[in-house]
Amino acid sequence: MRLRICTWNVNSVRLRVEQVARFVREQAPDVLCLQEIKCREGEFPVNAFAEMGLPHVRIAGQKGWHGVAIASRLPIEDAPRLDVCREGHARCVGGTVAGVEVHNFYIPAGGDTPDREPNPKFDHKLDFYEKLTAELAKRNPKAPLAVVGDLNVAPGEHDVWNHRYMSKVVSHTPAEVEAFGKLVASLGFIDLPRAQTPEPEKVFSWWSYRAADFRASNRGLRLDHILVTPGLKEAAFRLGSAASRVHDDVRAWERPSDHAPVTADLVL
Amino acid sequence: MRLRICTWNVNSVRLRVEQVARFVREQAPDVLCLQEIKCREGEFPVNAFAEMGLPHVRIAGQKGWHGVAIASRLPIEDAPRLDVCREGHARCVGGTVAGVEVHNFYIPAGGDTPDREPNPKFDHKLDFYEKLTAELAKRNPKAPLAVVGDLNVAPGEHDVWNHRYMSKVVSHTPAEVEAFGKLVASLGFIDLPRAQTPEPEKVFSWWSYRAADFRASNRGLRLDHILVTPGLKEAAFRLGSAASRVHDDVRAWERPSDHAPVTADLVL
DNA sequence: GTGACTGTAG
DNA sequence: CTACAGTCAC
Repeated sequence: MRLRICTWNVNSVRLRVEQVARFVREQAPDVLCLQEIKCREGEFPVNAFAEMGLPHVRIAGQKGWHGVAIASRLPIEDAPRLDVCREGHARCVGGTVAGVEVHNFYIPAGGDTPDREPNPKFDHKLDFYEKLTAELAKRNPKAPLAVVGDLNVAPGEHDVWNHRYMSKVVSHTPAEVEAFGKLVASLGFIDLPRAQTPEPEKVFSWWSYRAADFRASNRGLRLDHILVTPGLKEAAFRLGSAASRVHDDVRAWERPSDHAPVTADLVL
Repeated sequence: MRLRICTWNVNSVRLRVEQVARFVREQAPDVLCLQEIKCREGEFPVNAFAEMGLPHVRIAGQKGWHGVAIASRLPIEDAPRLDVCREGHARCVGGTVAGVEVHNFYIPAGGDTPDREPNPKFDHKLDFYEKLTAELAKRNPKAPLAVVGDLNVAPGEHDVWNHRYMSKVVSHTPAEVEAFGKLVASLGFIDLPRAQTPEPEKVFSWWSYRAADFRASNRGLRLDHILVTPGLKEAAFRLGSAASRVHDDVRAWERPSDHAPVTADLVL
């Protein structure tokens, strides 16, 4: 059985239901993890998702900002909470689908200044990474578990359009890359989109709205991730190589999110 | 030669270009008078209007609020200015098309309280009517002249959904109805949409956004007008009766303005 | 309800 | 550039 997991920062789910429906029609994800839904639980368009074939939904919402959700073709069972946000934001939702524990995160962007002291947002971001890494380290690497979402870090030098320039910009600074590395090391996570497309090929999942033509300048970052435990390695590579990709065509649709969806297939 | 004059409060011309293009395709107005364009002159989508077949444009705009424009199939010559707004708002634009002087107004709505003393907006509205009436009285009734626009008064008891109720509400109070009457009397104006559809039949051109189904409740007002001088009487009635109507189907389109377009045909 | 303003955030 | 909040006007 194929389980297609998708992560997508939709940047307002209510403003983007049409695009989500089209993506679901074209790519048929089984588990769709959304970030920046920007609404309360009760404002989430559950009916539209049911019509898309994703009737099972877990939502962590709040007014106006942040907010994450998992919409699934199959029933969603409980999963241990991994909520490590010290500000109490709606940045994490988890569930178990077909025996796979899925944790969906919207990690803080971190503001402009890459320095914990003067910038509490950057401090919050690194604190989030530290707490999450500590929580994950308690878990069993052989258990089937996925950490997905907008992790707001581009970890590798080929995950950014310009490594030297971006090393001074929040999302790719050494402190963040290190924090991301420790998270990956906690359970020996496998980075599926990167396994599919090895370096030095560039892979991006986000392009700023500010560029007139995002394909022309292609100043992208890989901020959206699907990480799985060694317990899912076989399932992820059963077809020989990993089956994972960024759907960058979606970024070119009408009124797009600034993030593209990222998918990975597991064969269970 | 037929000259189809249209008045339409579009409630943001930039947000409504698609609807305007569709209306122009379907109804082919020769002179399109817009109110509440809500943009500066330089922000008006002149290219889109040229593509609609309305390449000649006169615009009086300002940032964010009010703003009026005339877009025409035929060239627009100058017309004497009739700008009587004491607040300096962009509420009037005039021009001469095919020998007909057209003056396009967005008269102030007038606030909530129908009393000049405590409500300066209501005072401004009546002041606008008084100054405009005085200016028009200087002109020759036999000259071909049209006063069109969102005049923000429903003059007749069959121009409102409930005469008794609306008599206490700004847009249909005795003071406004009287001001409108004096304007009409200044040059003996002919009210073309009303000439086409005599009382007691109700005619509305505006329905609040607040009603869920504007057709069901039908709490409309006739705020948008096409008034012509006796000098255009023959041209207006050359086909036997006046050819004028409210395009209320447009109010039911997707993302509509709260006003419907009103047209009148002259045969010159 | 809808749109445009300012301000904040990404 | 885009989307939220809160404010104002219609």
